[in-house]
Amino acid sequence: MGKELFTESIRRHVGITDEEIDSVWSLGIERRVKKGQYIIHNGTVAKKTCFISSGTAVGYFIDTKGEEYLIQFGFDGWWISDISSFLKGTPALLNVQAIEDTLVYEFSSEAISEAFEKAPSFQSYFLAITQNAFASFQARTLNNLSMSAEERYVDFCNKYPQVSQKLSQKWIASYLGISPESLSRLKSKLLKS
Amino acid sequence: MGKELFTESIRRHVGITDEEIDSVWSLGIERRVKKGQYIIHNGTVAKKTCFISSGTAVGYFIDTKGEEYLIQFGFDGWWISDISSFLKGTPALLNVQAIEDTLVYEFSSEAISEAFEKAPSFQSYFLAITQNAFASFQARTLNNLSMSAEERYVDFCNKYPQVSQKLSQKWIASYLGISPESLSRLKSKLLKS
DNA sequence: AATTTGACTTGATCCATGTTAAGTTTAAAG
DNA sequence: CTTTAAACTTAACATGGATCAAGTCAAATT
Repeated sequence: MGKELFTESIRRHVGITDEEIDSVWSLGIERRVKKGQYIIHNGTVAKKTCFISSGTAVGYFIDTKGEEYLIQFGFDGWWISDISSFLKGTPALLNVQAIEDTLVYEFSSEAISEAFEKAPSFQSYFLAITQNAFASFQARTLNNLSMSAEERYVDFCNKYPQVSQKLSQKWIASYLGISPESLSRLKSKLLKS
Repeated sequence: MGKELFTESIRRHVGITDEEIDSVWSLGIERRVKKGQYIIHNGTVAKKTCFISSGTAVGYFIDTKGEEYLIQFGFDGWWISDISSFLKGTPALLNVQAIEDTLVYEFSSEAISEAFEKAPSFQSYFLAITQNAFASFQARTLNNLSMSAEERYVDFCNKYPQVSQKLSQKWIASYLGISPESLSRLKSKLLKS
């Protein structure tokens, strides 16, 4: 069950009663997603935002040349969606895909609104995690502007030490904005020095 | 007075009564900032988030070499701060500076909390604008990863047509992640074609 | 065990953008 | 009005990282 993790994630940010947790939790729909399956498909409207109970998912963009760009990833206890699509009802730019067997709890925008009404502190929680997500994208933008590929890689490894195990080098390179070949060279250079 | 703009900005996202607007508005502190003055200084804690009533401000990072990187900018009706610092109470990474005479309304975190209590729909508004800010940083990350400098510049001009007048080329180049010289070259190339 | 497939490495070459530096235009300040 | 400084342009040269192409290695499939 993912409810403990869900509760813990909320209580890390706000005070909330067990009853409120129950009423919010009951609005989510459990879905088991096999490795390789899509959670959100680009071009369709993202009708759900997902709480990841276990597993790993990536959210990436594909350009006209078929090149893939990793925008976000998520593990146990993170939320994942295409937020622009979810909020505005526009077609998703991102594919969100499980890269291992993953258990998610899906919340529609109606479910989220209802949760906000039933448990106002859930809205405070939602604001807090959105602010965190905003801050981390801002930090990523800052890194992209001010750091070399090597510095970004070192920073990435420090920030997400567990990630190197779960994500392939292709995805990490894509997240950093470099080619897999460059990442490979860069790693061997770092090992030598 | 900036109250009309403030009201309009909120009502674009949520329903709110005049009384609620009044109670929120009264929590803000008016401050006139002259061109060149700082709104937030890097290294100090950002104690305020600011609603810009008129004028223009930039938020930028300075690296160890003294190089400046434009992270965000704001005009009439936008909010600006160093969000990470404001939320976590850590020293600000950004300088926020007026680049023309600017009128802002400052809200401390206590003021924001009080506003959320007095006017719950103000919290919904705050969530909505934070989600928008998140989405636009995500889009910027996507552009940085997938587009050439020239494509990013064209996209920037389309997205913020009024900006080229207000921001110097140095700031625009910095925002796009290229040198001012490259932007100059790129512009003359675009004019020819 | 043999084969296919995907992930990673390594080398050669190329190009977009950075860097340095000089010159020009514009705007601010005395 | 003059001076100074900042913003912008242009050119020559340097370089980080991309691209193209082979090759290695390990895991999955038959």
